[in-house]
Amino acid sequence: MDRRQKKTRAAIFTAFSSLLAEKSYGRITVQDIIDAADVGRTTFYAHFETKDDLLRELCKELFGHIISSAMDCTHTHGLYSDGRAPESVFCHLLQHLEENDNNILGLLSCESSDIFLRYFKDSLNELIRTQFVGRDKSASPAVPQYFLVNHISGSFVEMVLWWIKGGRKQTPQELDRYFRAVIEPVL
Amino acid sequence: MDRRQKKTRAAIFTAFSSLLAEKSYGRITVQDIIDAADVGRTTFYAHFETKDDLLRELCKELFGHIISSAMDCTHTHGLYSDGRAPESVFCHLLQHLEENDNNILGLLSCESSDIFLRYFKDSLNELIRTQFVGRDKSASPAVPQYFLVNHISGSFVEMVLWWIKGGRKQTPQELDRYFRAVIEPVL
DNA sequence: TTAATAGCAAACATTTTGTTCTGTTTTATT
DNA sequence: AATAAAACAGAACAAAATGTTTGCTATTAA
Repeated sequence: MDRRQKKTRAAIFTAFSSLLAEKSYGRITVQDIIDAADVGRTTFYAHFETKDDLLRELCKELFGHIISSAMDCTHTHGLYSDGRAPESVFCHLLQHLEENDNNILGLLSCESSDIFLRYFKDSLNELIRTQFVGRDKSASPAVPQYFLVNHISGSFVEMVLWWIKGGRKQTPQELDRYFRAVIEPVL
Repeated sequence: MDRRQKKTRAAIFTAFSSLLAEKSYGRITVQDIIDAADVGRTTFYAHFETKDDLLRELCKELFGHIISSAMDCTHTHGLYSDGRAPESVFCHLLQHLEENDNNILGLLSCESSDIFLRYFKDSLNELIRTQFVGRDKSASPAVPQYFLVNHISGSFVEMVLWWIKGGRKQTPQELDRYFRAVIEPVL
């Protein structure tokens, strides 16, 4: 890919993210985006079919990073802390969020956060499902495993949303403690 | 309010709900709505300021019903089954959903379900918070109560979404069992 | 260096929005 | 039953947004 293409693509992503901080997704027009990114109209449509397409691509990029990083984490530490490792994957994820490399927090706290939350949960769901296969087979026979997987990923994203909307008063470690307090008894 | 007003308002709601089953919220135009509802353009704008306004009003109406019904339920039964009452509020809510009086299930399973899910969670959150005040003060000192409230409402809506997307294979009673299995240990 | 590619700007047809107008139908009241 | 008030329909409208096309320039990779 051309250097310019990457640069333009990045410029559009950045402009789009900034706009999401001030307006809802629905109120952002393509004109807003190309003005903010300072690219031509033709260029925008050369990169993305529609505004929705741009949204999808942005999500792919952002959550792709954070989840694959968490994947690596589970390979070395396991899904949960095992006594040796000090923190769970969830703490890792929260810390990653707090660092906010790519303004994920901005997207999750904007007016249209729902959209991103779904993408986030989908990614997370896959992470948890793959890590769960073959684990804890005997535990919690009252609840099917596929229910549990959704419960965990669902609770997590809802917690993150709650955290952000509340102004991020808790540290990732604190949140991790809470989360494990409500999840581990079930496992 | 005029008889006609109610009728027209209902017609618009119905048309809007039907449209949501086939198109995403973003792709539905006001023209679509007034065609489907068979009302004039002027009439639509006399009832609702914008399409977003229509959405808000619809949510208010739908979730208002289901939550106030649940409120009554908690007055007689308590938030959870207490041994005498056979089912929790959550089961009551699920049964209410399954009956699907006002096509809430349709809205929660449509392409734009996120929007409705947020409204649903907000309503639910209030229900749980009001019922929680002064209860279980000694329980779970590891986790603040305001965290718990969000955890419960969040888990619930995520479960409902999972239930619907999976084709509603479980009965409300079954789901209620699962849900209590993952929530009650924490209380 | 040069051919290919990426970009810009302007113009465009089309769609959607929200408003305004005129005239008709329905409702509530007497 | 007559009447005034309201709610409605339909059409026409300006303004805004979308997505495409055209002609031209700048950059890159070879």
